[in-house]
Amino acid sequence: MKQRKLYNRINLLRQERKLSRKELAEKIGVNFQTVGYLEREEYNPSLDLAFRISECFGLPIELIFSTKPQPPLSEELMRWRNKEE
Amino acid sequence: MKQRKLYNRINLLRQERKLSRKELAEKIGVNFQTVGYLEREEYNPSLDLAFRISECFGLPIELIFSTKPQPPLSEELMRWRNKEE
DNA sequence: AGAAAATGTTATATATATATAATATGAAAC
DNA sequence: GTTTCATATTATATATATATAACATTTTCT
Repeated sequence: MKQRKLYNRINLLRQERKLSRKELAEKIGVNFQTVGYLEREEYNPSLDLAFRISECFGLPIELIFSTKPQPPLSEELMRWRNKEE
Repeated sequence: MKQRKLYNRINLLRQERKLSRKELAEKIGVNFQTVGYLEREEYNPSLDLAFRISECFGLPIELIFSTKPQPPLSEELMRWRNKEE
């Protein structure tokens, strides 16, 4: 199966939480270079790794990863605020 | 990284929708034997494949896959019904 | 009963993710 | 200025997911 390229917000979320790649890597149990590969979207994580990242940030997988390029979180927030008028 | 074993409801969801493995396999673009491996939980899907399955069933990844053994869907339903008393 | 379809299972080859090492660059600290 | 830390990047080895084939077993249909 040809894997589609997936997009993610790992870099953004990591910075929000003021973590270095090394620190994040330790929390999710991978090599710190692997975090680099993921942030640069050079390859996709396994589902297990996606779950670890999701657990680490306390956010659902769909908020972190997506099949389409991700809009800025601020935009997404505004969409929700407008929804409940 | 040692991958954790993940659990899923693919078999249940596929049967609800009355699909054969072959039919489901075609919809998500993998070999039909791969569906077998996934249903038997012999290995985890890639994140991309998890997204395809999620899209195919119209359900979030977290409802289909989990890091802990999955309770019957009926139980999960009752938990939600009780929540809104 | 027999044919056809679905499933279970094993084996092997290929594709992709992950670990590790090595090196380069840039920023911050002092 | 040089030391330290974070990041970027490349290369290679290993682990894991996926494709494919082959065959056995079960279920369904007639």
